[in-house]
Amino acid sequence: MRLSELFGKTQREIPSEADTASHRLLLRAGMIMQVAAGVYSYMPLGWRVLKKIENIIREEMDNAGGQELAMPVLQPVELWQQTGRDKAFGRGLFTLLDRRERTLVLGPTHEEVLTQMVGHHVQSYRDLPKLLYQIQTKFRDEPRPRGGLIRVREFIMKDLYSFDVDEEKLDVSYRKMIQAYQNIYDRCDLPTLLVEADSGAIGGKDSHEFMLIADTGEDEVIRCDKCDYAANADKAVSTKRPIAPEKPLPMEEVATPGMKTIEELANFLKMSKDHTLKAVFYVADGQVVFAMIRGDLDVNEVKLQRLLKCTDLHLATEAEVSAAGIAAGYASPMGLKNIKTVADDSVAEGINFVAGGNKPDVHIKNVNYPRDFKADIVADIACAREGDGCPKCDGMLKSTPGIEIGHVFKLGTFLSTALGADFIDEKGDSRPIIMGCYGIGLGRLLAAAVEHYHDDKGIVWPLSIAPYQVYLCPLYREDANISDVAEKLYTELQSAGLEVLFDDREESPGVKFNDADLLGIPLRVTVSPRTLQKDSVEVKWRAEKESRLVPVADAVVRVKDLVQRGK
RNA sequence: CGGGGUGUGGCGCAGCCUGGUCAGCGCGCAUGGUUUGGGACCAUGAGGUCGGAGGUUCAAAUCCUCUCACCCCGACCA
Repeated sequence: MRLSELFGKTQREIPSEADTASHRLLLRAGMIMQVAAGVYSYMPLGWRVLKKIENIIREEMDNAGGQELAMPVLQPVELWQQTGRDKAFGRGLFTLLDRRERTLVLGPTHEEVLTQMVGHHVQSYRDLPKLLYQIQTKFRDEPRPRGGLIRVREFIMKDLYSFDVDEEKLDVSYRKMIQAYQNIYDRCDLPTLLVEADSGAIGGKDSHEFMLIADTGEDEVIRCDKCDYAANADKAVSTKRPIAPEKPLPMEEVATPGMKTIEELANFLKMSKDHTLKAVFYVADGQVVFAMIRGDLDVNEVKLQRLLKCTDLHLATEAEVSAAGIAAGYASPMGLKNIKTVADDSVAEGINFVAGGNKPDVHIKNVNYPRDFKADIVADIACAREGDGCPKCDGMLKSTPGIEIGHVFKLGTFLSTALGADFIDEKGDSRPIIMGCYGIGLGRLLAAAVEHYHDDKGIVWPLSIAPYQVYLCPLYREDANISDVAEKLYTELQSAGLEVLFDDREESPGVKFNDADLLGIPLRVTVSPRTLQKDSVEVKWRAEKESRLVPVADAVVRVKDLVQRGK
């Protein structure tokens, strides 16, 4: 491709709405353009990268035994009502009315459509397993799109679904996919961390995410500094700091005027926060829930939601709290009626807590579980934090931001049951098909690659996904000799099967070099009077500082060799 | 949805508080010339009616009301 003919120019000025590196650089390089909040066009260069990523993914899915198919974006809402996931997605679901006033959904994912299809076409255990996938556009009305291509409302995603006869076979499919994903990231030169993840309201046994560690990541990864334990903060468990054993003392009222927060309370009573009892009120699907946790810990809402199996969970408003007859700031687990109570296990294990007195300005000392109160559920509902103990070894947990660039789930039979996707097993019994699903957002992967591979000059594409492999850069093209050599090289490099971006513009060296750096094409070949004096061209990797001179006569062979070896 | 911010030629911005030759600057773009190994220089030129609607006023980019869009923080986000 001749740069003079390429659609899309580089920009010097930084678009003001972009704050992450990938967003900024992709805009400046003329690879993407925003159309609406969380909606982007890909321009030719960006689209080439996306196609390369797509091809890598397709090859790995095919290698793993996946069969590609295509499903519609437009889906009847009834299908979603059948599985109840119209509610689970809530307002995140893009819907529209057709001319007959029937509601249609712009597919945010395709389990429903595919499960229905598989239900129609799979009858016997002999028809299983199946790994089916598509690479297609999804729509999710995110509350807040952000970070350029990182979180968008319309995006291209590879989604594969596995259909198996039992849990063991699901494990096989699951492992196969994890391996395929690892191959994909390897080929894209992206180091990823496989972390345990929450599988959300859908349930299912296991779920893992592939994380790219990056400062701009919006997810939090908790990992052990000694062993390989790693989990999304939503899911992470930790060993909570134990409390020194004491004798349980009798309860005692204390006046605590105006002390409403844990911080104030602990300071006022001159005790550490781990001897206070934090009470947090939530509303779960309309029901007020009383959550208790040791004062030094925080409630992990994802864990709580999972535990309560509710689709909506939010902090109770003041109105909701007082409507339930509770004194905010002085709430007590004692004497609560008709309110579901959940206690973190730290509460059951702790001792002599200070808890609310259930009336203003009063707390109660030496509250002990289960002597003085009971909870409906005792479970781990705490946020794991940096500095906590590893649940698997004696190491310490660290926290780091990451970008989720792949997510795999064991779904189980939730959807196949709802949609009647059954098969007949060896004994002639009808059973629901066991499902898994596996997603990668292509645009997010592209953006993540830029987040990982860039410097202050621009993008540094890994060779495997670069829009072009070679940037052919003649300086002083008006010199006939230069342009002859460059034109010849352009033709020959292409004939040799290389992807060449030919900077045939009449621009100054500075402009050309800066654009080359911004666009991030891996190998730059410069032709100038200086190099031709030595019958050579200059060859330089974008990622390296040093360049080398290569005789013009050998240039094509040498460049091809470099590209093939990737070095 | 709560909080904050921004909308002025393709891009980045100034002007707004203190209405009145304020529609201006830089980049980019076009033409000509001189240059050119890390975003050159000179000259000339095209291009905006100031997000939209309504209002106040003799007069509105500037003040008021409403509205839309976009960005950031949070909530949210299989």
